[in-house]
Amino acid sequence: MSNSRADVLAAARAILAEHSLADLTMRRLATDLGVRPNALYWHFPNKQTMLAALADDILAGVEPSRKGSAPERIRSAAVAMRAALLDVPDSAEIVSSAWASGLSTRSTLETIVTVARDGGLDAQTADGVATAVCQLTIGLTIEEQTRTQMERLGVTGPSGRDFDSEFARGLDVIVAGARAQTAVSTD
Amino acid sequence: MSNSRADVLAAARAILAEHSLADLTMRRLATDLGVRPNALYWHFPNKQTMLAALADDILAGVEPSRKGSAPERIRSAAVAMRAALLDVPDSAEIVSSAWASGLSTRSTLETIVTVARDGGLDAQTADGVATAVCQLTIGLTIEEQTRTQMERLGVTGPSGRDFDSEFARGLDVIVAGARAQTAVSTD
DNA sequence: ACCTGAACACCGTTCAAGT
DNA sequence: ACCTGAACACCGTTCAAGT
Repeated sequence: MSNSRADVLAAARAILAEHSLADLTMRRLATDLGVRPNALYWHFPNKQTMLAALADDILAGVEPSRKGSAPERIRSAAVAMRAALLDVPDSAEIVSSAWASGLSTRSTLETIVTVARDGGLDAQTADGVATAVCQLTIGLTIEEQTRTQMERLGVTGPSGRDFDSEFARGLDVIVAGARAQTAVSTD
Repeated sequence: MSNSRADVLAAARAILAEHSLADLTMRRLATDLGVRPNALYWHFPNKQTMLAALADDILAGVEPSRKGSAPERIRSAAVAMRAALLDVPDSAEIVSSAWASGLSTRSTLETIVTVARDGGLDAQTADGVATAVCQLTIGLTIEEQTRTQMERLGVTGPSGRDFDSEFARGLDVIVAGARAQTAVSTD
């Protein structure tokens, strides 16, 4: 009969899947779980902390690939991060806030740092690659998911933008930069 | 006695400067302007539109530099964008939402596309550079400004992060990528 | 051109108490 | 370990009307 912390996160995902971030209120979440709003505060001290836990949950499956060259592994981590975000509507915005609040991990960032270092990049360049990749992915996916929701609600027509290729082009530049720095350091 | 649209935006900036985005409510804005909350709806159809206008206002001064090599001009546009954001507390988050909503221009993005093309990059690479630069700048500045506010409110101690160098490292990778693509196309 | 009065339908969060 | 009752102090927005 009683709800666990995981139940709360699952109900939050369901609200995002069927509605939107605007509908993800503590009151609505409580109603869907069959409890009063204040019951949620037994699980989380506040909404911000709940959203940070959700952000970690959403990106939990993003792991480094074991095969391919260093640039290919950086690229595949970025693609995996983007896929994880696209899987849950409005999740990019949630991740952005969570990373900013300091209440979530930034484990995907660390994953990419590790991949880049293992590929032979020096520490500073590896940090730069991971930062650029994560911000590109989160930021562009916020734009895409927001458009998707606006179209779903009929408040706007199609944007005419091709987010997949915008992402691919941005990623190409970052990977080219990583490759250039690798070339420099192995010279 | 009566307020213009520009007065509303100026009052919004003042709230950000003295308080935070959380305090930037339509009700507080109205109080500061000496009117009732609903008076603001004469100037803007809703809060989202007001924030989009504010976002454009904040980035209005970011213009391409006329001197230096192509990589230097890309770098200086990125630095100018970051400076404009850092000048207004919590503005990066506002710009992120505004770009996503489609209610603001994305003129800074276009500025960087132009700078990159004029530097000899092909259209696709120029788009990739501009996208990567803008998302890096907005995303990292969201994190920095959020930390600044949390420290200001005493809810957190110092993060120990050096956002200036995180930004510099990310930007270095993107500029190296731009340079690499230039080299390829002029070969 | 710009503002008010009055209202609607919401929010997140707290506190003491219950099982 | 998990939830309720009751309340506090807010939000954005609408509509008709006023000057």
